[in-house]
Amino acid sequence: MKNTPITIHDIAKSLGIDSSTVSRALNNSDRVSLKTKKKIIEKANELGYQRNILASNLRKKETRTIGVIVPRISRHFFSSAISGIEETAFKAGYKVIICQSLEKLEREISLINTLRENRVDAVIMSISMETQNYNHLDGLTKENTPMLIFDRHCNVPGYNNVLLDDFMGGYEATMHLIQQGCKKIAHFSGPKNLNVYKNRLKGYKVALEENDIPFKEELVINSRLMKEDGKELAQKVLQYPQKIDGIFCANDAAAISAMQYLKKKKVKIPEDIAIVGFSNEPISAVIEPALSTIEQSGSEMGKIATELVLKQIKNKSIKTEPETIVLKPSLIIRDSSKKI
Amino acid sequence: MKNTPITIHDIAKSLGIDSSTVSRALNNSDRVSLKTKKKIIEKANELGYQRNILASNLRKKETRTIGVIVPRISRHFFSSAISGIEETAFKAGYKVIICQSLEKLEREISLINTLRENRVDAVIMSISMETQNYNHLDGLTKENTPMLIFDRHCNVPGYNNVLLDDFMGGYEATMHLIQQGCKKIAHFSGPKNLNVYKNRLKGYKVALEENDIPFKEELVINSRLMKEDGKELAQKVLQYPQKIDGIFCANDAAAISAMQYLKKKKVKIPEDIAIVGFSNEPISAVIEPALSTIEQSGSEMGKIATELVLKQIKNKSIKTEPETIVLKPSLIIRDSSKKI
DNA sequence: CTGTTAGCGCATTCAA
DNA sequence: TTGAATGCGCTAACAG
Repeated sequence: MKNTPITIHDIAKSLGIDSSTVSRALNNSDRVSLKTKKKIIEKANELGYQRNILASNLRKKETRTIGVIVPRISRHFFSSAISGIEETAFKAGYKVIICQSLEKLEREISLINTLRENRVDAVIMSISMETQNYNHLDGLTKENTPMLIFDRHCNVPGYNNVLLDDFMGGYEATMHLIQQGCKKIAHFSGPKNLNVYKNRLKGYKVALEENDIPFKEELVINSRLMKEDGKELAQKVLQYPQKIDGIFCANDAAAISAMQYLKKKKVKIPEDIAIVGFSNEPISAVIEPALSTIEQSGSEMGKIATELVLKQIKNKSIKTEPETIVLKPSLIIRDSSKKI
Repeated sequence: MKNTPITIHDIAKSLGIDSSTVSRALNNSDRVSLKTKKKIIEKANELGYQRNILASNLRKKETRTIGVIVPRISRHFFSSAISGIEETAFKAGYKVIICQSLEKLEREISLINTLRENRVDAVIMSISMETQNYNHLDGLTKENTPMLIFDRHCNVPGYNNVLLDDFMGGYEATMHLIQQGCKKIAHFSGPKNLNVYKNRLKGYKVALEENDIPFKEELVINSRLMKEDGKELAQKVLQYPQKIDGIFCANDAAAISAMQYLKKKKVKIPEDIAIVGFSNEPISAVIEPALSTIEQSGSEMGKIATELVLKQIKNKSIKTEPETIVLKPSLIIRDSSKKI
């Protein structure tokens, strides 16, 4: 707001009418005669008038803005989600403020408050890895601001969610490998206490059972600390083909560090190991053709999340039950190069 | 703004003082006694007060917001740039509104106006492919809003720019290939009339000359229409190794469509062709390990752009000459697998 | 159909 | 150090 911009009063004055009429005309109200409306719009264009939406928002108590917080914008899954959010919001006449928590709880808290200050009409977020409790979201709840958490699970009920179906994903991933002819399928999993990984593991087990493949504990590699787990994982792979002909990769942190380890040793994950992963993880480091799958999956999730949130904005008067939408995950697949 | 939020008046009333004192206290003015300040802040926390920044902005005529427009958020280079912009802006106490033009001029115009309505303090943008003239930016200029264009060139002087050094990039890319032992280096270029491609070609030529490698017209493949050019390109590659042992890829549109063509024919670009590309193009579709290079390059560009823009916001009173910053491009390299 | 009046929530000038 | 008064630019209720 550097050069004092034109206001509705300027237009009104130069036309010898009242500013409220100008306001009505510019908002295309039908309580202004077509003639004056036309006159006003012409003058507005002539003067290069640009509505001050801050004042308008203040007055109307709505911002038509959705706040979005993701851990990291540059992660392809999230940038695709943002893309989907922005498109859907734009169509509905909403703007989007994008923030990244960089996986820090402290930043997340600060961002939530910024969004509150900005009176966003709704918040869509994927929580940071550091986030364990949800006290910082209380304010939004009190203010009755629609909020939705996507991709990452939160253990507290009461929020809207858009999530991937982990069990189904694990099941289908494993089934795919089995159908490819894999017999010794390793499973890279995450911290044992997290439901995400529990459910993926369940899917893996059920698929094996259904195909009479015995489940072997040692083929499941749980990881939390990236570096060490990656090494273990890499070593198992190096024993191939005695051990492993397929990998269901449900934890990229480990997979990536495994890759780094292998890279140092100048070994690529052999091309005749089939790999399947989830589309919301940065698995592209391991599997090359993952990018478009991730993009599609993220974009879809963003779109659905936004649609849900827009619905809630509309129903703001009506108390609605929190909703959870579970999507069938797209899988990222690298089939074995040798037909097994 | 669903449940009527607390205002400074509520705080004032419940403390039996005036709202202006509350305002001063909350803005940490030294014109309030420490005692009342403390009292006010306590009460504010107690009531869960959240400043209405819309009103504040309206009053102060500044938004501490930077508007960003990119063609497509999900493109890795741009999401990385956004990431860099957001981080730098956040540190300086600025918010960021992100928009995508989806390469459409019409959307770009609409977005520019939305940003103007929102009274952003500055705009950082990368223009859409459809954008040929810059009339839609006039409003910003008139309003004296700092604006910066990054990555994509615009032919009109007068704007701030952050760009890659195309000549240097072309030169270094080609030099790298030559040092790898390549003798027949193809160059995938773009529309002949665009300076970007002219300069990259110049770099290519100079590098060849310096190494006494004759320049051959037929190794330069200009492309505009994606599909057909991709096919031509692919066919040249398929004639390898009679023809080509290295590619300086300066136009991904063509490269990607070439890849699609080759994929249909179940051919990968042979591993013993070395490829070099620019970090601001979606070359990751062609070269696998490009992601981190692109991320770094984008993030750096975003950071530098934002720093420049922040500087300009500060100097708003002082008329400054438009600035152009030219960065040395990072290259994306896939060396030949057979040592030539 | 148009004008008058009031106020959204805050920051700031002027007085006290 | 504090209070009173004003207005940022816009919209909406009410009156005519």
